Amino acid sequence: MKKKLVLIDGNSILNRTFYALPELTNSRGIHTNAVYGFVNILFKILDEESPEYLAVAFDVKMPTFRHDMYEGYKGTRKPMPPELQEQLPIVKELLAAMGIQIMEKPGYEADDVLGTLAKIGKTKGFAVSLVSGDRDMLQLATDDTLIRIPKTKFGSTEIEDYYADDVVSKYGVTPEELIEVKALMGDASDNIPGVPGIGEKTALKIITEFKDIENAYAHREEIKPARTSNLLGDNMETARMSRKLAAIDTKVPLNYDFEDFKLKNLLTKEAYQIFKDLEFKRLLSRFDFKHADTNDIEESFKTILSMDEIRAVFEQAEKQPSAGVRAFATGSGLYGAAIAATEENIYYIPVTDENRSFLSEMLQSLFASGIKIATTNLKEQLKYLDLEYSDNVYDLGIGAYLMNPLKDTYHHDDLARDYLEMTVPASEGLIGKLSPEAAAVQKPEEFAKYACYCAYVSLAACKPLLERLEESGMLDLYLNMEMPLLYALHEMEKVGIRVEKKALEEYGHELGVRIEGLTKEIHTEIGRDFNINSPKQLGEILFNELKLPFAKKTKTGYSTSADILEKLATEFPIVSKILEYRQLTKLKSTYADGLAGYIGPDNRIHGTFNQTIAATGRISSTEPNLQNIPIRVEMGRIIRKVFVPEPGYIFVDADYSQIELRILASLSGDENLIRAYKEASDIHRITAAKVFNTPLEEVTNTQRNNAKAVNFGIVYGISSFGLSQGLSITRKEAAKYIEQYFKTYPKVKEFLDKSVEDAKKNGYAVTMFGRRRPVPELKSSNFMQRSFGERVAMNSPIQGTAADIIKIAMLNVNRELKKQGLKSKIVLQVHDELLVEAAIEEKENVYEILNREMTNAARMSVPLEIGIDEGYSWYDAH
DNA sequence: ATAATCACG
DNA sequence: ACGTACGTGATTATG
Repeated sequence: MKKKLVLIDGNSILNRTFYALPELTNSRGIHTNAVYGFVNILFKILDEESPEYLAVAFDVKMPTFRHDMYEGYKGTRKPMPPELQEQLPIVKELLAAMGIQIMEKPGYEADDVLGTLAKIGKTKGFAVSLVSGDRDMLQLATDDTLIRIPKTKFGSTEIEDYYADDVVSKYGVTPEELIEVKALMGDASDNIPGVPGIGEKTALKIITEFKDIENAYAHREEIKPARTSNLLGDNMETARMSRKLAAIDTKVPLNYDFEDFKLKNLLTKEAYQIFKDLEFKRLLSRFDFKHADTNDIEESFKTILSMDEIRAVFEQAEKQPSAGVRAFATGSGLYGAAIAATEENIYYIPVTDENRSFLSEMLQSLFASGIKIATTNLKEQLKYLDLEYSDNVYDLGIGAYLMNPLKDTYHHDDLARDYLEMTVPASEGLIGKLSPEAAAVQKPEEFAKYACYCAYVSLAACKPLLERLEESGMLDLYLNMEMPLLYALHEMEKVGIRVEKKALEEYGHELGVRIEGLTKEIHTEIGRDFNINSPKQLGEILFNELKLPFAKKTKTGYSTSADILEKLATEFPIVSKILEYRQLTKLKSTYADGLAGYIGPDNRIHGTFNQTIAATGRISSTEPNLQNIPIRVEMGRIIRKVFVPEPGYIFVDADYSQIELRILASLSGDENLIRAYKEASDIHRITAAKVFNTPLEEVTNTQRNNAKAVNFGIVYGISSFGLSQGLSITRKEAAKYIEQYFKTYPKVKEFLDKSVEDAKKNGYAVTMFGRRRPVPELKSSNFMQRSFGERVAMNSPIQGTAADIIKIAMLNVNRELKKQGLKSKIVLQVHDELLVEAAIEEKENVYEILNREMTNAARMSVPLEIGIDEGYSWYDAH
């Protein structure tokens, strides 16, 4: 059996995967797609061939990308984009870490080095395979030298294999003859001219018949048609030169010791570190030494059953000396509990009907005992564990969110990866997509393991996470804002909001009748039935059949979005009907029918408030989303009439007045904007007066609206294009408005510029309270992405600070409600609004508390003002 | 699963 | 020259 030698063409594989895979970056903004593709191919080959020897060749000099020469660059080979260039050293570093030999020979391209080595390897008795993305390599195929060409499509990698025979059957010529073919057809990407006018088809025909170009030249009279014959006759010198260029040099002077190609342990700690840095989550599981770790961990998992044992475990947990942190974890219901008393003693307790209440009592007393508890999904667990807020309890998911709010999930495996440099089985791998409830029954062992891993990770990751929060200056935010808020959100979810089910159903019915009418009218007018909900069908009809103007295309067809249809609505009544249809179906499906499904037996909707979703620090709302209930148009707004307080209660609703602009004034320190807020009640009007240089009393509604749009634009991270879109004016006019605005409020511009600059420097934007939001887009070489990053850098401190402030307000309002022993409760938070279900007799207290706590939530150089109202429905209270 | 659309701040 | 406003979530159609 011959020893296997695999030789890889580094540059060509990186090139292929770079263009084949979608853009991919790690959280630091480093592009990683080509590395990822390379590593996948490398592993695939290692898995398939298990070679003993392997080496990777790179070109020493590649054309470099320079902005100033980009346009004028005349070469036919594409310059390497910086997103790829930055990945090159990473791959080399990774290979070095894996102990894989890198070959670079100045003056020679990688394929020459590979060709030479393949030849030498063959004489030394190796079974050689050459891996490249470049089909030119096929000329090196022999009976026992395999050419492997990976194809990356849709994430999976297929490899095409060629021995000499395979080349013949695919192309009809031998590998050597491929050189002759290329001499004739040329190759633009390699700057090989070939014979002008002869392409692949003709070249293959000629070489199949005459074997090589010299022989073809000698018999050129036999070549038909005459045109081709003449082409060859006239360009033989170019063909000869092309042949030289096309042939891979297999005589490069090299003196590598093949023993250096011998593979050792690839999965080293160093390689692991690089993988982790690149955030190649899936690939980390390959590392054996980490598996060994998990085996060790699993040895400390024990299942206990009897009450006595349970009692003993809790006693052990409570008595641990200063080590401090215990952890417990369950799924989203008390189906099983895992407790890590120490890293070596992790207990799983299956929950039965007999021990359920006993167990929750033990857990509650453990939480209340004052020892430190680390866990995840605490808000979920509060649903079945009655816990008061305690500053000894840490939810690690919340902390990890603060460290990087851009992640999708903060599960135990994510925490292990990010704070323990460890790969542990994810819940999907253990219990699949089963709910915890189902898993506890159907896969009890896996569920136990899952729970134990959660407990282990919580215990082990707590300290490193707290340290990282401390280093980042976010510990205070974590301990005193986010952790207490978790309880506040849980309480809101638990309280829920009352909904008049009957009235909601009637509303839905009413909508249904009107939708039916509109559907008929629209279908009659068009002359046939079609699905008005299908943007595809609708677009076809409007812009292809009716030939309406303003057609704008999206990826898949015509855009039928409201802003386009609105331009047509006055001129074409059918469009206006379609818009109305859209509005009503939206209201019916999402709100009338949608909300009805969430009303519980207590006539209340208990939505979920998510604390770890929004990049800026805002809270989000799901199942249902109670933060996007219609208000802007009356037909939708009336849905708020079905949101009502309990008898004996009334809604008191308070919302901040232009909180984001006030934050902008305060953070920027712009005297004019600050003064404007101190003096005037109508900030948009005063801004209009200043920007348009008009006396305050003479400001027109249009001017005020324009100024308002500019104010909005500033908060969103202004751009003249965006503003022009929002105001339907030209970009030039928009730019003028912005310029005037910045002249009026010069420090606002300074502030926005500094926000971008700081975010570029630090890699993240930061709020008044130290909350961070990474902005990796700022590093992108893509204009669009980078611009996006700049807008994000301007917006995040503003939106994020507003989020911080209302969070503080919520905590303080809750604290006061509790302190005064009131029954009134916050039921909703809508970014700048708090809705309180107030006992009627407590109304005055609630007003006072909301007023005081909301306006005093932060020290600012402009006052925080609120609007406050009351009513027996949300409609009336806001 | 993804794109388009539209509801809110 | 590039081609967008910032942050969310639910529904529907469609590949």
